[in-house]
Amino acid sequence: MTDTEPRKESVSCPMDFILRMLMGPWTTYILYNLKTHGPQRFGELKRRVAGISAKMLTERLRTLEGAGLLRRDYEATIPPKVTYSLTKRGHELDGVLGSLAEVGARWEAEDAAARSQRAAESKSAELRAAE
Amino acid sequence: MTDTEPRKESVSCPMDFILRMLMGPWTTYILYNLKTHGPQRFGELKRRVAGISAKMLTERLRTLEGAGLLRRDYEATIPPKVTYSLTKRGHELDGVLGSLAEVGARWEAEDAAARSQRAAESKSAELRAAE
DNA sequence: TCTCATGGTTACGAATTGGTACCTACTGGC
DNA sequence: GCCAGTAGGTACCAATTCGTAACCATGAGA
Repeated sequence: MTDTEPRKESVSCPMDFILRMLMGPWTTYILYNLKTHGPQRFGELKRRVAGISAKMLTERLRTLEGAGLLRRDYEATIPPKVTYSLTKRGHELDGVLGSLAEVGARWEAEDAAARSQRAAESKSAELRAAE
Repeated sequence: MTDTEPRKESVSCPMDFILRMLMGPWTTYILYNLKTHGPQRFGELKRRVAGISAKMLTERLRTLEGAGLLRRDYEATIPPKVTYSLTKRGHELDGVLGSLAEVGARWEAEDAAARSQRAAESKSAELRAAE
């Protein structure tokens, strides 16, 4: 951890780097917002990703910027205006995140169906027991 | 945080749940190994995911099992034999993880190319400076 | 003059995380 | 008898993480 994380590089897993970034607590919300609402300023983003602290947002944005997923445009006006937007690389994730979201949504739907199924079964079991 | 994390559910992001799982420190290695080497026993997996502690492996496996991504087959022989294998749901991630790995590999290659490019440039700059 | 907003940074502190060491119960090999 | 290996569970401890609060400079509006 002291230098550039030599720990796990021996294990061959190319998607690890990329997951290690998406992993961050708020990362997906930030990318999602930038994707759906377009380029945004710091405060705008902070308001939209409800609950995030300025510190975390800054840190996440810096990380994502460092990874080349988004661009930071600083205008030294008074008050300063900082706009964040997805880079080409950031948009390359759209497809992957999209299919990830699709799988997630499918599972959610399946789980909901299974739950209501079980609920119906326990209901009918109650009815049978009540007879 | 007190109950079942009501904090972030208001933000619509269906892929968050799924990322929250892949997120775990060793998760991708485990899935990767199960995918490429097929069903494996605990010790086998532990040996292959070099560096993981038994505690973490157990915890990750339980989480993944709970999420329905893998199956735990326990045979109460002496010594006990526990085999882990990907479920149908686990295999549904193959595609997504595959394209994620692809993007990751592409970026890695691009970065490497950019690095050698820069190295060559600084080399030629040194040569020019040495003249 | 006081306050708000902009886009952060810094210090502190509590909570979570993950590793290490030790424990289970059982058998086979030396 | 002792150790190894099977598949973990548990307690403890250090490190990391993340939120909160305070602070910066600046101008606009009340």
